Amino acid sequence: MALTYNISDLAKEFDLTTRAMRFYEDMGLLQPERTGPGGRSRVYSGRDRTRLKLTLRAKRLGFSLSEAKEIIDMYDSPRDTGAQLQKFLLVLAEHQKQLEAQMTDLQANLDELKEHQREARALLAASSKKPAASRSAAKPSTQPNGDKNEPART
Amino acid sequence: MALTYNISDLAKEFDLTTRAMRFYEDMGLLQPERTGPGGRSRVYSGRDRTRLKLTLRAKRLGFSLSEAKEIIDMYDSPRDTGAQLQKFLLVLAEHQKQLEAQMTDLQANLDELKEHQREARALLAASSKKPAASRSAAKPSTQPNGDKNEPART
DNA sequence: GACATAATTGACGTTTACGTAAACGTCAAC
DNA sequence: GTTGACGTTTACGTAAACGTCAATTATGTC
Repeated sequence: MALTYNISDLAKEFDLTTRAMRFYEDMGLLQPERTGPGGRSRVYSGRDRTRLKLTLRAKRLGFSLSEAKEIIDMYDSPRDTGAQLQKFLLVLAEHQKQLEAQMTDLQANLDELKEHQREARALLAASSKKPAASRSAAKPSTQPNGDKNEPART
Repeated sequence: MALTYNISDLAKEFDLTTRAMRFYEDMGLLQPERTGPGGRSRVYSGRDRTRLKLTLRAKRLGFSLSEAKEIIDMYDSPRDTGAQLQKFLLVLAEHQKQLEAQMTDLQANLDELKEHQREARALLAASSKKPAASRSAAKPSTQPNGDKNEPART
């Protein structure tokens, strides 16, 4: 008796439908045992819960379900020989590169966001000083960033 | 003549098909002008290129195309009144929360990855000292992390 | 001027990740 | 003993994001 859940427990906890959970099962992401008469109802283990959690996190990061499955499967696959460990490390390195690239994208996104924030705050502060002159003088391109990133003209 | 591109220029640069680019246009993400006889061929501006670049970055972060469009549209929409600026800042704050949550997910993912790396390296180092004993003694659960994150038993 | 190359416009096909409806079993409560 | 509330299977539906194919239309080039 090692701490189990039924389908709606997990569905509620992670805010998804039972349909979704059965779908994940069809994909091989979850492997609940069966219980009751005729083994009809599903019983999820702590391992299932962990895999579900990892799956949802991967989804939030933009991975597909099959990508998530690959990764998660490898994470809890047996690795008892040296060769398996070697390969495991290789794949980990790959995945790491992926994640770090994503980190770069995210950081760039956040940086731009903060830049826009600064600009907007500055404009607001300025316009609150002379609230009347909101639409008159030649402010060349109010647009904070119409188009950066253009390659140098050849 | 402000630095333009044709469809295959951009398709090559960003490694996507012309079909994809036309699809993005149908969605309103890109608005190339037309040229040639009958205005058949598309001419993309630097602004289009920038929007495309932002779109693809958003995709890599798991956003849908319509989400990307919303964000990008708001980024280069006019914000010349105080009210518009206020709302802009609100939406920016929302988006910021989103990105920071994602950052948390990403960091968690990277942390776990590095933990697995450490484990695997340690196991490799150990097994390389006595290479013969790779599959024998009772190592109880080689699995480095069968199941963490379980709530405490009640 | 014949032929390859590239672009355009439909239009239908495909994959992913579920939603939704139908039809039935089960168990506790009333 | 029936009425919900929950669970199951089967099966068809759907939105997103293109892929693919066919049928033109220019454009270049030998």
